[in-house]
Amino acid sequence: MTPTSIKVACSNCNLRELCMPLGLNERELERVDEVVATRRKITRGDHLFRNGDSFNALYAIRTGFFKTRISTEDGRDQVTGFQMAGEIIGLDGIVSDRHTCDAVALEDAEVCVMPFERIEELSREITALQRHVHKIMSREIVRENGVMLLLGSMRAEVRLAAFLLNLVQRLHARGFSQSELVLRMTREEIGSFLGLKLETISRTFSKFADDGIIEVKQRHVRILNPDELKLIVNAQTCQPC
Amino acid sequence: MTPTSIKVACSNCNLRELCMPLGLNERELERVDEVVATRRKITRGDHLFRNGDSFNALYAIRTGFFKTRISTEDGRDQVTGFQMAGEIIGLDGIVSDRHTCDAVALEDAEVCVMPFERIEELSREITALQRHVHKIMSREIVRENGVMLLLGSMRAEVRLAAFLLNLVQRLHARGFSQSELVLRMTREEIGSFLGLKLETISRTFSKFADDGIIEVKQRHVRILNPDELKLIVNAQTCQPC
DNA sequence: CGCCGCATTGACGTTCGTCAAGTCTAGTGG
DNA sequence: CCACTAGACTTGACGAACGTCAATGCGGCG
Repeated sequence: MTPTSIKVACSNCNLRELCMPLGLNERELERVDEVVATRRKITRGDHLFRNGDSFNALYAIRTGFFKTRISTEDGRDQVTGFQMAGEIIGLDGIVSDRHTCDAVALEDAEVCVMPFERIEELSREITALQRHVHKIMSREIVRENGVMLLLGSMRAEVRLAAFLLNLVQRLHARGFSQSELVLRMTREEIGSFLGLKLETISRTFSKFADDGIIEVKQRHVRILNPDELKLIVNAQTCQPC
Repeated sequence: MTPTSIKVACSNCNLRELCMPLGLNERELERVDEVVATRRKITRGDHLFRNGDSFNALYAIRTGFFKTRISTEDGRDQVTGFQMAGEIIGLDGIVSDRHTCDAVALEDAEVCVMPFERIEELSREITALQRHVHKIMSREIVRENGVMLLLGSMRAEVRLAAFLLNLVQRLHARGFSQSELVLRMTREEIGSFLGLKLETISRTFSKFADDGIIEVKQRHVRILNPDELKLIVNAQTCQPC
């Protein structure tokens, strides 16, 4: 066996703490490894699944970056989230055995395919796994609550500031810089997520740059003044007062 | 035993089909009855739970009508949903063992208290229940996806039309009229849910009434032309074209 | 080198929010 | 029974924020 063929298992995956329950014993960890049926590579621009596809599995992102979106027949669509390594994707499919949104890779990616039958089977035996699955779904519900708040009652600057802070925070949890990031998505995709047009995103980036809060060069963003960003998010009342 | 003291159990609850899994055998049904620890009455205006409360149980609504909302420290808040009989409330609390939103009764209500520990325990044994719990959480995720689409890319008329159609559809599933409904919430609450101000809700109601699509008398709404409402939702492109 | 997709910027229009005045309704108490 | 009140709702006038349209810039890739 050459080093390149080392078996990648949850038990030795560096994303373990992000996507697996803690506190499993040796034996349980081995069994959880069996949840991952296969791995699958997706090239940038390709779909992991589409609206209408039959639902079989959840996917844990090993590498890469995804967006999920829903589209209406009349061509409108809305990005519902951006997902990165260690996050779970596909929960929308459980209710009706069909996916109700599209998942598109924004860069070359690899996912662990976890057949949902197997997850259910094993989580009947391993309490910690059962609890973990529930928490992951609940977390997604809470996340979407937050997005609804953003979309429902915040101005463009607040939305973009919150978006940037959320991104760096998640990247930081994965060992990346707290102040520098490379956007994997276009202005249009950010806009779709935040309920704004791409021109508004562009203008707001420019305004933040003018104010010395960030530095923007295409998709490279450096956060110069994170406190100011947080201020925009929290004290979005009385900007002019 | 007088007729008034008949024990209310899931197995003979008329909401069974809305909130319980189908296809259980006699024995399983009896066990599921045990999930409901107690019932609890909430008077109009009172909280079922609040942001920060410790999470112990999910609640099945037996009667009444709720709103859930999240609030920020600076006083802003956003209604994240309206819940009616047969629906499950409290899923937000699972992830962190604390509730992250408020649930407020919009009319006198009664809920079945289902300790989450018991749900988890029993769903390890009864596969259908396990599946059901997963579906309920997934449904909530999909519902929120839909709300995000509404909030992110739709005009006021579309939002309100979609809201009304959703409400009557859910009421119809509970045996109420397809064309007539009584709103349990204020214009302000509708607005908060739809990311609009109460004046905009009021104006849009008036416009629909002028167009002969609905009849509005305070909180009583009669839908005269449901097809037109659906048209507004679906063909919201090219209204002026 | 030139093309193409993405991004920026400006001018203008639309939609919705804000502020304010006024109306309706249900509930309360004389 | 009616007057009074408080809260919810309606409506109008105006302005701000964001969308739309269009021109231009920039960078990567064949």
